[in-house]
Amino acid sequence: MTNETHTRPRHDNADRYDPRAIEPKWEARWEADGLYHTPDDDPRPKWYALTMLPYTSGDLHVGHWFAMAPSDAHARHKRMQGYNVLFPMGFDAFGLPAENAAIKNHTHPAEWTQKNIERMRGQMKSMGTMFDWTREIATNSPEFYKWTQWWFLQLLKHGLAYKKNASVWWCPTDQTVLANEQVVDGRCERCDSVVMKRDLDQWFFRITNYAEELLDFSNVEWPEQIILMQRNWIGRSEGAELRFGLDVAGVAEEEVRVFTTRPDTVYGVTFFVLAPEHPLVEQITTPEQREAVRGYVDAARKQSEIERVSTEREKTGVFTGAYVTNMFNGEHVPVWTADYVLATYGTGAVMGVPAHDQRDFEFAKKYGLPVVPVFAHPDWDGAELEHAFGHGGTMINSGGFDGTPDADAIPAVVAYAEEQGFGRGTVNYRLRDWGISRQRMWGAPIPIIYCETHGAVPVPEHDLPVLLPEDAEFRPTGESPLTYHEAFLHTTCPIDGGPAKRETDTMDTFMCSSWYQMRYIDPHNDERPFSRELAKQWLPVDQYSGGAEHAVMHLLYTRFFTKAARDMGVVDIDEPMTRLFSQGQILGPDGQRMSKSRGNVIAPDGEVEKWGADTFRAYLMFLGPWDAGGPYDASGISGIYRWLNRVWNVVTGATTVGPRGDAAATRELRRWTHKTIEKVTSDIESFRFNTMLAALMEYTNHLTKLRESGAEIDADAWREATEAITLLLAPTVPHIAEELWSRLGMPYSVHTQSWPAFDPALAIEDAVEIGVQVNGKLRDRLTLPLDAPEDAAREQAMASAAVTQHVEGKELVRVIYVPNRLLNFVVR
RNA sequence: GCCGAAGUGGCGGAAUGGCAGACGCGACGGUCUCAAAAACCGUUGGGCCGCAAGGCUCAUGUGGGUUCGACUCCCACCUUCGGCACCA
Repeated sequence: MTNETHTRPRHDNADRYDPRAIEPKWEARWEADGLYHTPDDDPRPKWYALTMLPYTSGDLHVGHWFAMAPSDAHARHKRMQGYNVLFPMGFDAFGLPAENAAIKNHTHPAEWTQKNIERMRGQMKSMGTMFDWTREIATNSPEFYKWTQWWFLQLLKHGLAYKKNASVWWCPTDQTVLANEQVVDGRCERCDSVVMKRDLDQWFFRITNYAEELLDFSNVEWPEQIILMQRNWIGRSEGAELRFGLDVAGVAEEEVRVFTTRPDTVYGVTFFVLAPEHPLVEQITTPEQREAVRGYVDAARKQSEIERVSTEREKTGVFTGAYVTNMFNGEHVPVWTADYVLATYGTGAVMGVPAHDQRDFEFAKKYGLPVVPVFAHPDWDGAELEHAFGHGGTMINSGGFDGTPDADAIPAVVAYAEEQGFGRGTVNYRLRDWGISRQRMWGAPIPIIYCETHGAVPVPEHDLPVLLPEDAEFRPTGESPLTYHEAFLHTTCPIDGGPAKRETDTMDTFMCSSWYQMRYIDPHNDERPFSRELAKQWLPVDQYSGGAEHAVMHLLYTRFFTKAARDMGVVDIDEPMTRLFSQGQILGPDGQRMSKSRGNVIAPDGEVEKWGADTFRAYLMFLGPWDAGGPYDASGISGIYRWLNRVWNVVTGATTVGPRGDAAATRELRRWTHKTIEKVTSDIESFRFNTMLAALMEYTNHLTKLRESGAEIDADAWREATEAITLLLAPTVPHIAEELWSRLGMPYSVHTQSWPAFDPALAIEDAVEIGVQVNGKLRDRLTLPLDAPEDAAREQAMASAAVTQHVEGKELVRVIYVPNRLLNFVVR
């Protein structure tokens, strides 16, 4: 370095920031070099970063970019921190929309899906993401769904899959099964017919076996609200299962069981309710009541559960004509059926205690059923009840339990019930077993063969995959289209070789997404779903991210799969994903969820073409907190582009530098550099991309002012600044960072560099401005040395007229001093 | 309805018990230009006082409360968003 002051030559400054030139250039270079290929044999510590794979719905829209760009930035940052980062991508390709598109366009869903995959992959590459495309998966490929079928067989082998009868929505006009989404106000969305329920034999997974363990989140660092939602979804309740005697002649059952969280109120039972779907309803209904009950049950089955359990709606029900006996007091109480009782919760029955349950109270009032208080609640004056009383008080009208205080009541009654054989204490969960059968064609076939002799026989593993035919037709018959594909349907029994038929239902697409993260680690393995060694090396996912709409179902199913896999000896982990970030949802400009049917899907292609991928990535990260989302509005994007131009000018432009920069100014510049490194590092680690970018903008603005002041800047400090800003930008805007790095004369690639180190000594401030308040109102500001003592602050504050005019002549009660923040005089 | 979250300038947002409005958009004014666009520079929450410097005051969905001090904590309510088990 010479001692002469010089201006950096302008040879590289003739051209302006041109994303259209530099973005394709670097993407081609990265791809040619395999820069983003993640080796398995890298000695650095591993970091498995994953973002939820997109459904192959068509084009990549703004929401996809909103999910992927920030997670890419985070993964890139981890790479610069020295991790061997695995950041794969794939396609969730089975499901209803592909089938709908196929019906509409008279094509096969595979065709539509493949076209979408090609397009989306290209769009993702143009985003400048560091996805390792050598590990791409598509859940509709036989190489993948072979192993989805394998999972089904393992779950079956370990007693976690079973068949039972369950109902689905059914359109009598279209003769087809409907998804919940296709039922709008009780009608078929396509033909507007009133829908009904149909009962079918379907496959279920015993996720409830894991209910208790799924409530344990001690091995994950997940957001509290997601944990809370999962807890509530699982819905653990302690209580008792009580037996009631069935007083109906000609019915095989002698009793009916009920789950209650309030066994201590059992002496207050004045009626009994069965869910309309409860199998006993049909059996116990007396001939006089039959017509009314049947009509009621049919009507109930046309309603959604959301409508049925609404506490706002007036309760309805019908008397069955039958009675049960309360074993505790020998009383006979009438059995009703009512739609506010769900067959899927508890035992599908409720013991009606109107005095102590508000829903039961409303029901009893409406139908003139007696209300018998069995707790003397402290707020109760002994008059007729006007509403139900919850916990509190002591037991009354309860035989030998009278006088028992509320706190002891439940254990006492449960102990008595167990002693007498009336029931037992138990735990109930709201969580239900997971139904995975779909009467659809575009999914992984369930690998089961039905033989007249041997029943449901699993397809032998060596016969997997059960291939989905490529020429199935779509006929509105209500059964899987596979039923009508003769070559698929007819097969032989794996046990005796006799004629047999295949299961024609396919699997819920949530099965694919329950284990896909395990496949990325060994995506081309055709012997096993993945190798044990690679699983040990890569699992679990260190950082997962995806839409908050998956808080419960997908994220619970994949936890269940992982725990089941552990118990089957397939993996050694308890949880699939250690850390989770739930990003918000980008809505259409109308504030609604983006969907093709609403016509509010924003494709980013035009913006990307105009401003470049870097600008668009940074804009989405700048919009607001990543977990917030909200309606999309492109109006601010020019600000990001202008900022990147300023960065370009600062880094590549002619700047007066020299060896004798002013010492104070040099100190100030280095303070800015290290403060920014600190802020950007902590923000990117905690996914606060919007404030990270704000800090980078402030830093850029400072550098721009400094440079345009024309004063000589210390050459080393300036060099440090331009390199730092380029490195700090690399995760967010990978193309321009690579170009700037190259123009700084640094070795390729910026993305393999180390993250800049933060030096706290250089970042520290000499002086701070604090606020001075009187009685909490701001009256003045003071500039003080860092960590100034209270005495000094008070002395300086009392020299200010703005402060003293509010203090003088009053009694000083208290002084609150928060160093480097504020000083507050409390006067009277 | 139930579960979870959010409400701050004209707009996106910042600040999570300590100086409300960082950063950006937009708007307004200016530089450059024949002109416009682009680019760049400056101003910008409302009201009041002041020629000005500046000062006063109101303001974080609504209503209460806790605190020296509340966007932040507590209670009630309103509105919006996500999920509610076959959309994914």
